[in-house]
Amino acid sequence: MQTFNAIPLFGNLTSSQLDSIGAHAALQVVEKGGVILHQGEVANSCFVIVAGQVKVYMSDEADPAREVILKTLGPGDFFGELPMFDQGPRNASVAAMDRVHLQVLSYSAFQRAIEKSPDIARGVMATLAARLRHADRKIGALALTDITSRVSRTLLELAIMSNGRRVVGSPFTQQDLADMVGASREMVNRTLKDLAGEGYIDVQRKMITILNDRLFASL
Amino acid sequence: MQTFNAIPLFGNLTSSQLDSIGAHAALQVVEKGGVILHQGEVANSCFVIVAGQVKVYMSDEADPAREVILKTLGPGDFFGELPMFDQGPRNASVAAMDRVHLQVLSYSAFQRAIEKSPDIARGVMATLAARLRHADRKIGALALTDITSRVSRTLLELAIMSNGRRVVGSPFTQQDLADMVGASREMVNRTLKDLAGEGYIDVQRKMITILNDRLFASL
DNA sequence: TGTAGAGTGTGATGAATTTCACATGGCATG
DNA sequence: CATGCCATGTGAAATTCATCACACTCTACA
Repeated sequence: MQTFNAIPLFGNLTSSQLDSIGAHAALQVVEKGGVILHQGEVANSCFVIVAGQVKVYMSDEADPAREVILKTLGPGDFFGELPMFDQGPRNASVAAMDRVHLQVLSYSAFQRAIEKSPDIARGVMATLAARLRHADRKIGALALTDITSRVSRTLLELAIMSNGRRVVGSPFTQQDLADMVGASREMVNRTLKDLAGEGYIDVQRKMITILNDRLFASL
Repeated sequence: MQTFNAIPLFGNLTSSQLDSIGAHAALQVVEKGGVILHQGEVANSCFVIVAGQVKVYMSDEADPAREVILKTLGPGDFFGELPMFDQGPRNASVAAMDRVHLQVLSYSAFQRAIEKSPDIARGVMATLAARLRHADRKIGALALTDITSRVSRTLLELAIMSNGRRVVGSPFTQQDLADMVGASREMVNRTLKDLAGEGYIDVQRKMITILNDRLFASL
């Protein structure tokens, strides 16, 4: 499965093209936990992540403590662009999961870049398409599969290589996992314990290691 | 809330532009229940709906009888385009909910149209953006809200005006509703009964009428 | 015109998951 | 080095929902 973080909006553009868009963009640093944009706002700019991780999430109107994480994004990724295309308000909120460095890009500059460069336009459409696929797969998983399967797939999505092992660690907590799979933290905890008991993963404090072949084989 | 069916891919294009794309496209008729395209296929064409309703759905690998309907689309709508942008296989299947008339459009022709016309490119991006919003809202609903809320919102989405009343009728069955909200048919049936008991809707055979103000007020 | 099938209505049962209520362990910060 | 706090672990009760097992009602069509 494709890791979502591996879908950069500008991934297939040359660095000079990138410069022509971002060169004059403002830089911004947001501390862990800081909210970068709010659901419902009217928007006129979007963001490129230089460093750090963010979560894109919606919260329950009734109980704002409850939230779903729609996706997490990292360096090279891009967010906040939807209102530029359809003039709607912001659909979700975005917050920093650790310290984040951002480039802020006005819609007008971005629009000009798209109109000037067919490559950029293609890249934008490819990113939107990939995100739509990802969202649809998530809907399918939520509606069709149980928590164990959702947790397993999410671990595979989030895992990065470290010392030759696939690991999911900081800044992702079990509560984050719960918000990603649409379940309670307690249930995620029990699921992780089960998966560990069957030898699929190894659970340490702030560090889950995937025992490669086994978890893959289970899906 | 915006009805998803009201997001035509070519909605903001002139009919002459439309002709320049679709003029040489093949026409196709699919009977109710017929599957138009299959999840997993490699693709080289997409479709514009001339008449009828289709459902875009994913099915459970384990039990193919279980399925989620990701969205339903009607006349003027457009589907099957994602593989053109990111070269992936088809993410979902599409089947006719009643007799459907389609225009078949090759990716090469569509690609040429996008590259020639900035208006078409803008329209495509706006559609992708709107669909991404819709998918994200669905994820939020699945993860955060109970069946009653999901059914209520889906009814409002599907409703069309008929004789001055908002109704949801053919070709949508209670099983379809269940597949849309990620619940069992029985549970949807009980939910509809509850909503009717509280005066929000009126349930008849093959026809649900929304008693406007009340259902809206409940959300 | 009768019969099969599709859509719908409903009770009983059990499984999956949430909620609540804690306990524990590390880590940062005074 | 004490003291919170945050992340994690875990049991028991409560709840929601799926599943199973039917009965019923239309409608198409043989």
